[in-house]
Amino acid sequence: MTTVLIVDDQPLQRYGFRMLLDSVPETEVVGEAAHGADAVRKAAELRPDVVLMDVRMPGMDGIEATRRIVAAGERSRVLVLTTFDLDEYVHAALRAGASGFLLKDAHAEELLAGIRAVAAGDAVIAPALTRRILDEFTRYVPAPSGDRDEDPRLGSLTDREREILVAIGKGWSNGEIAERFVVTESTVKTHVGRVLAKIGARDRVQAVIFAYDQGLARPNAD
Amino acid sequence: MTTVLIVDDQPLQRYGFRMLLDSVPETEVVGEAAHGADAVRKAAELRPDVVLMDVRMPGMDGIEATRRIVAAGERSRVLVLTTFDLDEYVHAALRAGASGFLLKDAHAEELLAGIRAVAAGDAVIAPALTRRILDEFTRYVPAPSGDRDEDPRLGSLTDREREILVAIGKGWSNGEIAERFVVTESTVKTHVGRVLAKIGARDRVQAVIFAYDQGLARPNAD
DNA sequence: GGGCGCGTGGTACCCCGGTACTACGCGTCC
DNA sequence: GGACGCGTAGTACCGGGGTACCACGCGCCC
Repeated sequence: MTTVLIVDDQPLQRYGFRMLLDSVPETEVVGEAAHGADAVRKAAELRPDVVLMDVRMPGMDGIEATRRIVAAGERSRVLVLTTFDLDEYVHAALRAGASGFLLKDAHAEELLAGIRAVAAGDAVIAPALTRRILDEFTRYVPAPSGDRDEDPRLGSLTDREREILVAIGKGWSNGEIAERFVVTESTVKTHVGRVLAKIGARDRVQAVIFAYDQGLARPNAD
Repeated sequence: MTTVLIVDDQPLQRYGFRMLLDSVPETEVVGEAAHGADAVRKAAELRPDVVLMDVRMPGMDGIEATRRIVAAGERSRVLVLTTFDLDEYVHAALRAGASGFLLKDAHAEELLAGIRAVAAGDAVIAPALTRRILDEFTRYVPAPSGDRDEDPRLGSLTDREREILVAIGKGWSNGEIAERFVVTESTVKTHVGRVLAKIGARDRVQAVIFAYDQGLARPNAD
């Protein structure tokens, strides 16, 4: 039995969802909320398995509510539902920690399957949106380091040199690297020189770019 | 009516798929292939709406076959099916241009819904995999430029300074920037100095990292 | 034992990058 | 007209980064 909290500012919309969910034995609607703040409160109070969250609402919207519910460490999984498949909504919802994103024109079975999946800890994306998500995915997400044919230049680096390259990628100066590695700056310079030569970089700036390229460095990895 | 090409090295598996697809009116199996090379050939010849592609096959595997079918510009959409939800498979398949990735333990309805979605130009991911995909998505994919709460420091940059920052992010030296922008190196230095001051970077290395952070620079963007 | 790779360290040198300051022409806005 | 932002340009200075060497100890392998 999956417990569900319905969040939508339209009473009629809530009624529709409740009818649907009440019509099947596996789900039980434990509450309703008409806006974000109410949703956050009820999620904490009712601890539903799944929160069915509308995006557009007066006051606190569904995205912000999702963010707060997830940030609060609630056990509830949030399934965002909206009429509009705007990229901003999708991005924002996923970033806010939503476990799923479906369109309101989904069929009843799709919605139920979505709730089932989300309750089980999986995630769902409306097929109509999945293509765009995947396009971005393949464009931005680096291939897992292991299987991908990594640049052969990387393989030429010794373990120490690899560490040095990572350090360069963090934006550290030779002095800082020397300090953290507890060696002299001379040593660091020697290593850096060899790294640059091996990867074919002119200066440490290009080394940083190379490091990002190869997934050795990543934003916010400090 | 959706035409389907079944690709799997196991005759019994093909038989199972064929039984299922033949049992519903909306799909028609127009062919079968037992390995990658055969799949590529039959896809070109039969021009099915959807190719149901197994990953593990002797000889050319499903990933490579997918890549070739997509690269050949076939109208067919490829839906990859596998028993194993290994990340490498998922990544590789999506990168190869697959329109979907499902697990073989999917229910009949899921598979049919998947075929339907893929035939319609949408994409599908098995719910069990979607969570991992989304985790990587939110980690790597930058938020669309508009809505993203971008670093306020970025906003303080003038248009020109922004261009300079991007150029720095490409690893260009001051001289190279001057050359491409057709200004003197002095000017470039002035700009770079202001950029560094505004974003609070010590040197251009940290500026590069900042640029990557903000999505102004990306690997392979040369 | 004698190589050899690797990590470490040093010296000397040069140049690019970054800083500080000044300056001017051009728009825009009050 | 004057103030202001912006892009442009210059000079002077200095320090860190990068290069080209050499050097030594250690572990490993033939």
